Amino acid sequence: MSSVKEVAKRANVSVATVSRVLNNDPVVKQSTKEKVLEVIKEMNYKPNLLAKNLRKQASKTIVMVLPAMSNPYFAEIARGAQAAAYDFGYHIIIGTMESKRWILDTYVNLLKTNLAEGMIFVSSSADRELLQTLVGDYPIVLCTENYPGIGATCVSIDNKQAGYEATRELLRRGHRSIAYIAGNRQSSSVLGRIEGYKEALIEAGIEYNPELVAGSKNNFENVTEAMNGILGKGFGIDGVITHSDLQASYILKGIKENLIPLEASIGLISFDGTFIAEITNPSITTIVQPLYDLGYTSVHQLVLKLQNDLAEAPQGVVILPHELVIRET
Amino acid sequence: MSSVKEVAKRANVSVATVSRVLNNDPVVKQSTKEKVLEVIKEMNYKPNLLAKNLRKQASKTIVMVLPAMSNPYFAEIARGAQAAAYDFGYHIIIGTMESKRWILDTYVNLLKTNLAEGMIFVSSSADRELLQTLVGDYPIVLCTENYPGIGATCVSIDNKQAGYEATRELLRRGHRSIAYIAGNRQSSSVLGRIEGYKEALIEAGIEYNPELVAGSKNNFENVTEAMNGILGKGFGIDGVITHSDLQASYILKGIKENLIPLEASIGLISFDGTFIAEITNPSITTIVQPLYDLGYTSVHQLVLKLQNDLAEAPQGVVILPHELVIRET
DNA sequence: CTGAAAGCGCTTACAG
DNA sequence: CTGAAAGCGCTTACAG
Repeated sequence: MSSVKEVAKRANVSVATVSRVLNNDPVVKQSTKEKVLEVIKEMNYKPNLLAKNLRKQASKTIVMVLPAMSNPYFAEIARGAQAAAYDFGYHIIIGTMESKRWILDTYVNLLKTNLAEGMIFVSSSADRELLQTLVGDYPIVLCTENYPGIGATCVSIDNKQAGYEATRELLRRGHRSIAYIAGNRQSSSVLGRIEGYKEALIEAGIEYNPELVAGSKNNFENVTEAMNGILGKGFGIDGVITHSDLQASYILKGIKENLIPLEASIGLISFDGTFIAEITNPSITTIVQPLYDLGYTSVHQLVLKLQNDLAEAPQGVVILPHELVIRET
Repeated sequence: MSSVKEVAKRANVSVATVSRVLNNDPVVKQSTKEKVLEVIKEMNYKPNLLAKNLRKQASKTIVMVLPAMSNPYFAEIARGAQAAAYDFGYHIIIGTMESKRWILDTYVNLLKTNLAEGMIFVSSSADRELLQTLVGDYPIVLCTENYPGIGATCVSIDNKQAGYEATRELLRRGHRSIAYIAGNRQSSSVLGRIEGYKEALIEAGIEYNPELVAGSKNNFENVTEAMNGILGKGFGIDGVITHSDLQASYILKGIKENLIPLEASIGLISFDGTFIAEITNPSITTIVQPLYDLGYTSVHQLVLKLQNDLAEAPQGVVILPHELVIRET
């Protein structure tokens, strides 16, 4: 491996000049610049970023933590984030937690050891306590899941409005007894969507019944039990809203395999709008989230924080538009 | 941020001693060690890895490049790779190409600028020319897709055997005219599987007909056209093998929407064994690849290269077992 | 068992 | 417009 030193020697200039050429400093004479660039090319020189990063005290690297990659929902957010990182000149490390807390610590350590400059937590990948210890010291952005009052920027859809629209659609079709398969109960997105669900019901003159709402992990681990738990109460369910496409796909699967006593013709609306809602049979009516944009915008917000003072960085919630897409359920 | 210097001062030792404690050098006296550790804790000191990396000329970082993350196939490989990176003490940067060549160059540059020590290419994320320029200079591992004779380790299943088994299964059921929806034509996995397909046919006394084989992108972009291209030739297709679960799911979708003139009861076997083959209706018979292990083993092989001399590092192909899982198609 | 010193490969005030 | 020199925060022979 060649170094600035060798390039300098070969080009008959100082290392300072080589560095200036490398960094496009307009102060260097055109002819000098050309000579140096020629040598750089000739030696196939690439700067050692390990050195550059130390000297500049910046890694130009950010981290995004996701609960898992198996759900296409997260994959699409990650895709947007990668595009943004590239556009803004940052490296991005995308990590998945796989439900293991120590993995999260690993990624947080990238921040503490100067390997990364900022961090994005997607969905409920971080808990409130962790965030609280981080927000003051490092640039943090939350993606899809807000922790109000914590002082971090959050990028998400308007969950309350989305929950309202999903419920309204089922009501419009004449469904009256609508079950709600939620995700993790405490999360702001779940809370927001249920609020919208409630509002639509009340608007339609239907009493909100908390017994029709059941939690389930965000993935598909116990959807069938959650659904059957509600059905067992005998409320004559004729519509279902789920927190994710994946959950909805497992409800359809459960119905097909006679594990869930419902008709395939049930009114079913899910959240997310991944390709999963397209490939099931029947295909699923879904609230499409702008997943790619959510990832992209999260990175953009983080970069803004990185480039401004932490103090005057943008805060609050950035809301992106969602859309109800009607398919076969 | 505190530094070794400040820790040293506060603990009344030299920076060398602090560094030794940090690196668990057994040579330091127990009492000294304890004192230093106490100060470290007290100051909440974390070493600056930017400095450590430069000094040690090693980033402890590897890169894995995938064609895309939207296919759960790749997500699962990435999951295994992350687990392995953690187990072996490396950071891993997982990048997706999204069909854009310049993204690939970005990741390769991590290698050239010392930010990463080795690289894993999954599927056909790199072409032969690029690999040839890299293999001599950097530790490289290929995952799922081999480039024979290039001198890199490859981790994959036995594609020929898998293609053979898939075909045998359809033949066993009495299907005689089996279409093959392949991926990118040149790739070693496609070639291997088709070889197995051929072999099974010949064994059953059926002539291999290249007209029954059609290419399609690895994802679902033009599955319907590929399938209809074959059907249009009038060979009375009664069985289909696809290169991926995703392709198979789009064939089912095409059948359902009357875009593909086939019965849903067609014999259909795909490759991969992602959850997609489970959530479709009907669920898909599939050759399950050990995706998590493929990712895990690829990282393991790379780490072996990193720890040994490049010269005496393991080479050749590491074969992992696959399994035919029979579902509804 | 410990410390002083050199050095990893860059960048950047400072001086000219 | 260019160069000499300091320094980013570590690690590691070397000497004692």
